[in-house]
This record gives sequence, C-alpha cells and structure tokens, in this order.
Amino acid sequence: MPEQDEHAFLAAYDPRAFAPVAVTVDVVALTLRQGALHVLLVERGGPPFQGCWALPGGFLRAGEEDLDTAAARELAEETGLAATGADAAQAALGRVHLEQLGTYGAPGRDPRMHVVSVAYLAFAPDLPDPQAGSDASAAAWHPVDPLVRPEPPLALAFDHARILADALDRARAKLEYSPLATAFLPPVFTVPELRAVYEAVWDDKLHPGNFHRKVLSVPGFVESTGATSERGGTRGGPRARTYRAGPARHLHPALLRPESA
Amino acid sequence: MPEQDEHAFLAAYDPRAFAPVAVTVDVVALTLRQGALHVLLVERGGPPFQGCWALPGGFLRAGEEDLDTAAARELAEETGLAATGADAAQAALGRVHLEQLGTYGAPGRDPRMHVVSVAYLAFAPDLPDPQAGSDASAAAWHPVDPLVRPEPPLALAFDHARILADALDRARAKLEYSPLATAFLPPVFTVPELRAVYEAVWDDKLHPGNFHRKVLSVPGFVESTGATSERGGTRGGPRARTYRAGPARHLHPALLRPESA
DNA sequence: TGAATAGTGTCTCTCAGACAATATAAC
DNA sequence: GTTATATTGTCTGAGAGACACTATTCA
Repeated sequence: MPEQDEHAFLAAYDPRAFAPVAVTVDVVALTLRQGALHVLLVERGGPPFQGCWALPGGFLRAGEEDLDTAAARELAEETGLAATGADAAQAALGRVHLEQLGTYGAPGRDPRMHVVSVAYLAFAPDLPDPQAGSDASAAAWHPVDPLVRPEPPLALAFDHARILADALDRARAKLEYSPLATAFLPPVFTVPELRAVYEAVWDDKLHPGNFHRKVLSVPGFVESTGATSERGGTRGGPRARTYRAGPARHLHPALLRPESA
Repeated sequence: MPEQDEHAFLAAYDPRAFAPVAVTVDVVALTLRQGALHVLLVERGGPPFQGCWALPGGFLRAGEEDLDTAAARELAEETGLAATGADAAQAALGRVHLEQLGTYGAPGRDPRMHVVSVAYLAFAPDLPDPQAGSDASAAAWHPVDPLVRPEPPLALAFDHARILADALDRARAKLEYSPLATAFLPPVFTVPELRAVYEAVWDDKLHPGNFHRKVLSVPGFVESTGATSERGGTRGGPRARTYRAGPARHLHPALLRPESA
C-alpha cells in the first residue's frame, strides 16, 4: 500500500491518529459611523503577527457550542458590550444580523498549526467603541476604505484581508436582494438614511428620487410609522417621513446596483 | 475566576488542552441523468447510521491540503473515477464545478465527537456510475426528488438531509445569475438541452420561445459553434443549433425564476 | 432670502412574458 | 401526412433611470 493511501486509511478510521486541526470562528463585524463603513478589529498581543490588527475571533468550544453560537459569543466578548450590561448596548447587540460567510483552511494560513476558520459576517447599527478593561481592550472600529486599497497602510494578520474582501463582496451583493440595509440603522429611520447605507456600502451615489420611489414600491421592505423626523437635513430641506423595517426577507423586485457589469 | 472564563482562557492559549474537534469535508455532487436531478450518495459500512446513505466525505488531511483540495479529492475517490484512469472519466471530472456551500458544526450532529463539516457543492455533467471495487463500492447516484419530500422514503445520515436541502437552494439560486447550468452539460449543447437543465433544477416548465431569446441575449452566456445537432428531437422537430459555454461568469441580465415571490 | 433636500410626476428604454407563426424533422 | 419541436416575430405591461418640479427647512 502506498504511503499516501495508508495515510488516508488511518485518518478515515481514527482522526486522533492524525495531526490535530484547530477550529476557530472569526467575525467580520460591519457598522456605519459618520456615514462611512467600519469594521471591528483587535490588536494581536502575541506572536504570530504581534502588533498587527486582526478580525476578532477565537477557538470553538468543542462539545459545547454550535458555530453560530460561537460567533455571537465572540462578537459580544470582543465588542465589550456583553460585559457592560448597559441596556442600550444589549439592545443594539440583539438587533445585529449574523450569518455565515465561508470557511478558510489553507494549511499555511497560521504558522503554528493547521487552523480552519469559519468566518461570520455581522451587520450592526452604530455600536459604541469597545470598552477598555475588557478582554477587548485593544479593539477598535476601523474605516474599511483604507484597508481594501491596493497599498493598504495597515496590513491585517493571517489571511484576514482576503476574508474582509470576501465579506464586502457578500455585503454589497446582499443589499441588492435582501432588506439587510436596515440592520445598519436604528429601528426607526428615514428613506434618505437608508439611501446613505446603500451609498456607503456600494461606494456610489444613488439618484434620490428614483431610490425613494423604488424602496416604497418593494412590498414589505419598509412600513410607515406615520410620523416625520424631528429635524430636516443639516443643510436644509423638509423633514423626512420615518419608517420601520418591514416583514420581507427578500426584495422583489431587487434593488439593482448601478453599473454592476 | 468563574469556571467558564477559565475554560475560555485555556482554550485561547492552547487548543490541545481542549476537547478535540474533527474537521471533515462533505460533497453534494449533483448531476442530471435521464432528465432528472441526481445526487451522489454512499452507504455507510459501520456505526453510527450503519446502512444509511450519506453524502460522500472524509477527514481533512491536517497540514497537507486546503479545503478545496480535500473536496476535489473526496469527489474523485468516491465517484471511483480517479481510480479508473479512463480518459473520458478524467475529462468529465475536470469539468466539474466545485464551490464551498457552508459549514455545519452543531455539537450533537455526530454522536462520537464534535465534528465540523465543511460542505461543498459540485455541478457535474452526466457521470458514469461509481465503479465497484474502489473505496466507493457502495456509492450510487440517487434521484433527488424523493429525498426532499416531507416523508422521504430514504433517511440520510447525520444532518445530511439539511445539507442537501441547503445545496438545492443554492443551486436553484445560482442558475439565475451564473452560467453554471452549462456545467451539467457536455462542452457542446443546444438551447433546448440547456432549458432542460433549468426545468429539472427548478422543477418548473419554461416557455421555449422566451427562454431561447433570453439565453442568446445575455452577453457571454453561450457562443455559437456554427453547427447543428445530429438529429432532431425524439418526437420530431428540426435540428437545433449547437453552442459552447461563453466567457461570462455572471449573467446580465439574470434569468429570473418564474413565480419566485 | 438663498441653498439644499424630500418627495412626486413624467418620459423613455429595456426586458419579461403571452401569444402567434413558420420551418423542419421524427414517426 | 401528422405531430412535435426549434426559432423568430409581435404585442403588452412592469420597472429602471433621466429629468423636471414643488414644497419645506436650515443658515
């Protein structure tokens, strides 16, 4: 029997006879701050990649938790919001949308051992800065834009730049056919605020009039509250009507991205 | 320090101190046979779920291979096509489209230990039956339709019924905006054959005239060969022109599913 | 008062789908 | 010949995008 086949034979019947594999869960948490897309990063305290920024994440608690649970736990821990106990922070975390992005398992992606990372994508409303003193004392929200340039001024650890790029692709695509843009906003919002989300994620200007008509024409996307915003725009203009997220899980018809050739 | 926190502390610094996690790669291989969608299943030779049918898969070779590589290896092994060495089989395998579907890691999904499975989705042209005598002597193509009924006559092992359902959702969605329907067909095909793929996967009748015009209007979807098929339809009709898959990776505009409300 | 913005109206172009028509090949 | 199918043509309605217009609010 060739060595390769014997290798496979043993592995198929006793995984413990094999080199160990570690499973981690990493989270790409996206939020909007001052109109710009931000991602949550933590600074690594030890090698490898000491001093580099990385996506928050950690090892799966084997035998205890599902992948989704682990992702939610990591996000709560690293934002420091779980520790504060503040009602507002808890409520904000409760509205976070979390979904699986993909799994990365190239043998050399972690120099210490073979690590398989399950990446999650989180859409969050504007969350406060992570609290100092928690596990995530070296965590902060970073603007996404400089991180994805050809010459990023800040190199991410491991293959996290690739994971971030995949996350942005997914986020941009999801805005087209799902109502997840509302996950970036408070429970009550205006159509211009919703348009700002699309413009920030797609990095493109949208036609205000056409966007407004299109959003209201999609069944179940938004529901009117009957009220209007407290103030008009910062540079003038009438008060906008306010809306809540509607029950639709898919947008029909979709809001297609301009120039998406 | 509470026990839970100490647990996390140890896990963060030495995964080997933790309960082990196994990583497997499972493949949902879909093909068309006699106009119906089929999935590749293997019969389990030992407990748990002895005698049940399951998706082909196996343990990741830690330190040796990437997830994509493992999925391709499993598919080749379990179809038995890798072992035959037949040129036609090799060529068929080379045209298979393989993409990551998702990762499943609930603690109880395998009764023996915590197993995290990375599921892959494969679109294949009509492949021959798996060869007896190989590792996959108990492998066979099964029609998908009975497996997804409310009362399936054949219960799949583990959570593989759920994985199969997710795979079908993904496949149906991907036909809309990607040219992957051509992955179910030989290199040269006709528009009616392509329509048969859509009808089988979507389980719906499409309007022949409109489908034909729509396919030809999407830039880069198909390229004319200039030739026509050898024979007309089995029940009459003129010979159809033949086409190759074009260079487009995304369909613009998309081929929307009927009634996709 | 002036500038910017919310929201609506209108027009055009594209595309999806229904239906019809013609030519070709199996039986 | 009869029937089924491939392919093209035509019509209608929905929706996307461009542009224009009015009303409202900030500075």
